[in-house]
Amino acid sequence: MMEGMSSDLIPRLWGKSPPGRRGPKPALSVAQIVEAAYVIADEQGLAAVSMARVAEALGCSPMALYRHVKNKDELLILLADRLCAELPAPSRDLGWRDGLAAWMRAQVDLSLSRPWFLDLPLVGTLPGPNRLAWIDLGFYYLREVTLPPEEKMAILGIISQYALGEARIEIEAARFPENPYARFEEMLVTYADPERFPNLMESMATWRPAGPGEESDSDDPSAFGQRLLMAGIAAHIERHMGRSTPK
Amino acid sequence: MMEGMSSDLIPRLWGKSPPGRRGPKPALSVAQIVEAAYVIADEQGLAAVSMARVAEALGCSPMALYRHVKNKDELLILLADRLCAELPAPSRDLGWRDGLAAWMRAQVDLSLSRPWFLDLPLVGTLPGPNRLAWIDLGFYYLREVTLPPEEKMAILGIISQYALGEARIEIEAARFPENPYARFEEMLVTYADPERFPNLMESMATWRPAGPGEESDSDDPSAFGQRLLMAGIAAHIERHMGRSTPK
DNA sequence: TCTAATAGCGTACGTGATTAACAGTTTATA
DNA sequence: TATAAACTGTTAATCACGTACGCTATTAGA
Repeated sequence: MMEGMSSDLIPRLWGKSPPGRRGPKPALSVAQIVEAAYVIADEQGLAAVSMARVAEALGCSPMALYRHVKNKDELLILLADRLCAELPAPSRDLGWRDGLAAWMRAQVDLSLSRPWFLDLPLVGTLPGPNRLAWIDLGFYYLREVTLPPEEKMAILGIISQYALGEARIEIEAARFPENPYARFEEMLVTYADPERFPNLMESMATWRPAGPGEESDSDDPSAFGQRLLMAGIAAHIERHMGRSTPK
Repeated sequence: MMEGMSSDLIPRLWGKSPPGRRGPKPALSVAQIVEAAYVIADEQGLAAVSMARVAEALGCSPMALYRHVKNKDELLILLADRLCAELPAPSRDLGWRDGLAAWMRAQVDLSLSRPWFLDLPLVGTLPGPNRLAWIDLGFYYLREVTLPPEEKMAILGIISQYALGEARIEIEAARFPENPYARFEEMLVTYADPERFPNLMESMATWRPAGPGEESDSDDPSAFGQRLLMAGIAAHIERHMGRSTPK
């Protein structure tokens, strides 16, 4: 009866459960539960992850899960960290710039292959071991950069945040194989009063859609945003390091 | 019977509903429904927004709502756009840099004052009139910047994305008035095997928490990330414009 | 006047999360 | 060794929610 106040989420995240002395041996474990939830989410989406279905997959009653997990929200947090274990580590033979770019891209790719990642409560949560390992990799790429750790952390946070947004955009873009701007512009001309959005309209008026054979000036919107971000980071780093960074 | 395929979401977003000729006069309107949902969300959080409660607030039966809104998801989309109407327009007497900074900050502030904004399906959705007006304001600040509209749009998208992330971080930070790194570091030393996160650990080891009276080098993490982002944007803009931008 | 389209309602079903009481199992301790 | 405490899983029940279906009343055009 010494527990009670908050939750034992953090120990559970780290797989450390106080080895209960008495009682029957658990037939279930947190890891099994999370794994079952992971499989369901992967096959049928996050909406299909219900306590009942996870229990069914494990061959136990729904309520059994509550012996190992406080509630569904906590299960989702554990699931989020479990998912971070799937992040493929890029090559370590990269400078901080290429390294971080690859680090970011891996997060985008994970979100693309498992779109339910984006629906998970990622932020506002202490990272678990898997996400922490991923952060550690980010620190690896920044190892020769002399910045205080909280600034490094902030940089990694911004990159991750950007990666999530980028993934959302790419998913949406994939749902409309035609030029996404076409749908946007169509809506504009159909419904929007030009006088209500003068600045937007004027800018759009000067817009020339890229012809079929030609590449747009800003080739890939993904690369565009990424360059933008990296340029800002690079400027900050170089300003603080005083000299150019090694390759 | 000529409708059917997808949904009439877009007309509803713009308040254009085909003025039905026959039948009784509607006692409800989409705007009323959205407004009721808005009030509920504001007072009791997004989780309290259920069809039943919205109907109760309007004094009608839950099923009546379905005559005006396809389902709850669509109601949330409409709600998201309704919320964008609350964005306070910053001063127009700002150059693109300060203007965009204020434009970003307003989004952060809105998210802080109405945290349920962050739980709404914002992205992956066509913007409605209110969000579009907000985007139009962004284009206003960029009016003297010569970039193709899709690049301007990408820049605004990145800024918005960053604002959401920033708001999430600030909300989380507010929940733990002590230094957020304290909690983080405590978890690290308690549970994390140092050999598993060598890069993180080493960087942390050199970390000196800011003393009580002194300001950290990177004063405000919010300002830090914002400077980072703006620097990247500025670099891109100045590179493309060939000369410095007017004040 | 008649008719077809429309607005709102009542009922009912399926699903999901979670509480409460309970029964079986193992281990620490008396 | 016996007993009690702690622990695991189950069964039953509750409550809230989204929404499909069918009905009735209303109104404008034919």
